[in-house]
Amino acid sequence: MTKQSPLELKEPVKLRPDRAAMFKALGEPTRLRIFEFLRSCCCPVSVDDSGDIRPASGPTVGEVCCRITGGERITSTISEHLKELRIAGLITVERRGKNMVCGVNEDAVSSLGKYLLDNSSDSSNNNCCGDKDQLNETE
Amino acid sequence: MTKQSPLELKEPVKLRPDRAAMFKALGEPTRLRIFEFLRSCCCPVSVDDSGDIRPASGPTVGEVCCRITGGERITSTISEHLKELRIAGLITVERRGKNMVCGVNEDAVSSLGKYLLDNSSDSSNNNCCGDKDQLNETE
DNA sequence: AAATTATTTCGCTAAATAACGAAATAAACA
DNA sequence: TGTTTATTTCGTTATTTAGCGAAATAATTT
Repeated sequence: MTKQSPLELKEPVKLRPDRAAMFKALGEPTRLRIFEFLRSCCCPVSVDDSGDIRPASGPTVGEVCCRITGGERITSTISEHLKELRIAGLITVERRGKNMVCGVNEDAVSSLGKYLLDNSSDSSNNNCCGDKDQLNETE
Repeated sequence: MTKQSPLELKEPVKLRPDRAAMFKALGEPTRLRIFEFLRSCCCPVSVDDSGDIRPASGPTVGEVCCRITGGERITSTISEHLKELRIAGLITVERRGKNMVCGVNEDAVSSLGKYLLDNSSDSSNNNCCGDKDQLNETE
């Protein structure tokens, strides 16, 4: 009934994307397949005047659907998976003419990769289970 | 009605853990907190005679609970989160006397990190959407 | 062996979510 | 302008899952 704001089609991408959301986005098999397809595919990246990163060319939503589902039709399921990956900050989806073109946000991906690698076997932060004095967190 | 096998308490850890499961395990805020706590905490690792990796010392399940929930009691929730992290292959949980001691599976974590870093900005695999023959739309 | 301590599994419920088709929206084209 | 093409949003349903308390299991202590 009530129309929703036509001004902003897309929900804002998390500027400080929380890692749980990124991991969660990758934690669903279909989304991971989409992500891997995008990585194998839409590699060239151009940097905008304003410094924004955008894919120079990448698959359209329709092409992603075709690859993932094997069918010809665009499905809302894939669209919604792309949305979750985009909101998490892992991919970009932007209009180019009639189509929406997908790309990988390489910065976000490599930052997530570094997070996993960085303090692997790093004992510096070893404030282990002894000091449980003040645990109250105010989030 | 049928009791389940008392012999093997634990479900087998995926030997070739699928990445979606690993990402999914990290994709829940509480589990990510647990994971980060374990990484900040139980760092020393020893390698077994048989080549198995095991934490030399790490927090017990009770200590993890204490840190994460702030309370004294061990909760089934944390236990189940630990189980999911363990099944995914990201952590180890093994009995030491009366306690279960947790550790990080550094190999799995760094392998996952490398997966994210490796073909970032790698255009070698560029079998892009062109070989689709029948995709109607090109710019 | 019974009691204690530490932890996991079970059963439940409520909330999240994946899949789907239909309707809405957006750009391009006739 | 209305129509077509491309995609997103909406509404629904079925499945999954996080959280919780109670019961079960396991090692230890008495």
